[in-house]
Amino acid sequence: MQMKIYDSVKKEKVPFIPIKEKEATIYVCGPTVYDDAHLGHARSALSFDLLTRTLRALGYRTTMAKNFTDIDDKIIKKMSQTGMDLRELTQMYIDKYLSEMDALNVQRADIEPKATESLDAIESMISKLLESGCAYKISNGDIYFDTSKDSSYGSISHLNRDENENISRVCHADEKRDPKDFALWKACSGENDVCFNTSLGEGRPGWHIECSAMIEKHFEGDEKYTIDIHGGGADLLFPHHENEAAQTRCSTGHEIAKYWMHNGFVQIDGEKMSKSLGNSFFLKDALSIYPGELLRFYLISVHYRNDFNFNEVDLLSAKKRLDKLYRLKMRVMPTKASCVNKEFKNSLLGAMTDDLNSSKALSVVDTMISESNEKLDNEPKNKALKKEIAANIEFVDTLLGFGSSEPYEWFQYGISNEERVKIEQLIEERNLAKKEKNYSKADEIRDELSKMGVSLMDTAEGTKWEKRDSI
RNA sequence: GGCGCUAUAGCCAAGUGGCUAAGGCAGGAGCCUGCAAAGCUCUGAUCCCCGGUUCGAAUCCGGGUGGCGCCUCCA
Repeated sequence: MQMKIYDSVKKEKVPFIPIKEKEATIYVCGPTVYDDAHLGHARSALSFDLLTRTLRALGYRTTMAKNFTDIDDKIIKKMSQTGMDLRELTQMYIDKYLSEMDALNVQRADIEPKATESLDAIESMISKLLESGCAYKISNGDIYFDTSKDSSYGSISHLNRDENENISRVCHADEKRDPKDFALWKACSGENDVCFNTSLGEGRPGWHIECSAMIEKHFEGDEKYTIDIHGGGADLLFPHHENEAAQTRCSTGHEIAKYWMHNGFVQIDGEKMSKSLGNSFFLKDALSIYPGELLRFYLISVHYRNDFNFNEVDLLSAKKRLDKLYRLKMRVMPTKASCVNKEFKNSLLGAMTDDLNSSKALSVVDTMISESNEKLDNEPKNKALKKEIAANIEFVDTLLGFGSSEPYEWFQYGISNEERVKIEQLIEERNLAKKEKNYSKADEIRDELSKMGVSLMDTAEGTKWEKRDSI
């Protein structure tokens, strides 16, 4: 099956043909670790998690790198606010980020480089740029990239480099030769700065250089490209990725990436979520209310390139949709999986190989669920059928990353042991009443349970209960 | 000011030149059930507006209108 991706630089859907046959190399811009991760970080991580899962399912030996920017103005500001030192602060947010991504079932990147651990590569790339005259040092020791030396500058974002100048909101540093030039290295600016001693002088790297340097450090590529796919949020296209591309081009003579992928934004009630607007929805807060698996399912229900408008109404309807998978899983439960149904596998993979059409993939899952339920209605004791359904659900988990929970835990999320005992006691009482055909008593008990937020289902295998959604 | 994305049923959301426009949620009807729930079946839109290209367009082109984004740190 041919993987197709939308290349956001070419602006079209193209077949994915990797640099090396059967191998795929991906680099995604990760977070700057000065604060908690928000839903936007989750969306990005999920988008590229789907990418690696799909490529692996297709048999590509896939290497995924995602960096942590662990030195930056905002981090330094946070250090002075909290009194924490650099490592303490950044490691805390890295750990939080990773555990929150775990909760979303995002697979860990194979390589997780940090800027502060890549100074060697950064230093050598900046040195090369200085030697070739693509970079210059100003009087205070800052080193800037000279965008005029890169004739291809602008090819990533398609922005005309001169037209916007008058309107640009960028504040121009006095000694910059061109407003578009950007800092590669920031010279030490005083006691409160965090500085590293290198051949470039005391200072710290600019934001853009770390990605280019780390990619060169960890990947080989060929004479034309270093990696196959470079990804990140749509806001990174300019200037971040434009600058990365320029740095790599000028220091190595080849392009940084063969394909570019950018995920859309998460909005809250139709507005961009951003720190300056104060409407950030932190992942930790979402995870304190909703299961990570539900957030994952909800967030991948919209194609990764579209904007995502986060709201609780839609989240609840996503919950109901995911519930159906778990009810099916419950029906086939003690059964061990056999082989995934070939047609189902191909449909699901077909959706995902079409530029990660996860919306379509979810509809394929829905169809599988209702067809399976229908078959089980007709042949409740067909073991081979149950095994195949179990295998199908396992494949959903492999490719899309949900459906691996134990169904009872899923439906009884957030219920304490005490509540559980009480609920099960009441159910027993009700079953007794039912046996005696004392239906008014049975219904009374059911009402009581309903008030506790518990729904009952009488099935051939006994009475099952679920916690009703209260979100 | 420049560049770009987007507009599909009550809601969410695929589709991007051609059989009856996926799927989900909500709603309605039925089967099942002691009654329910769950599950199953049936049930809804001609695709923002105008013009054009075409045998044929939601799908391409032009012009409107609305929403969003990038051009400053941002996933």
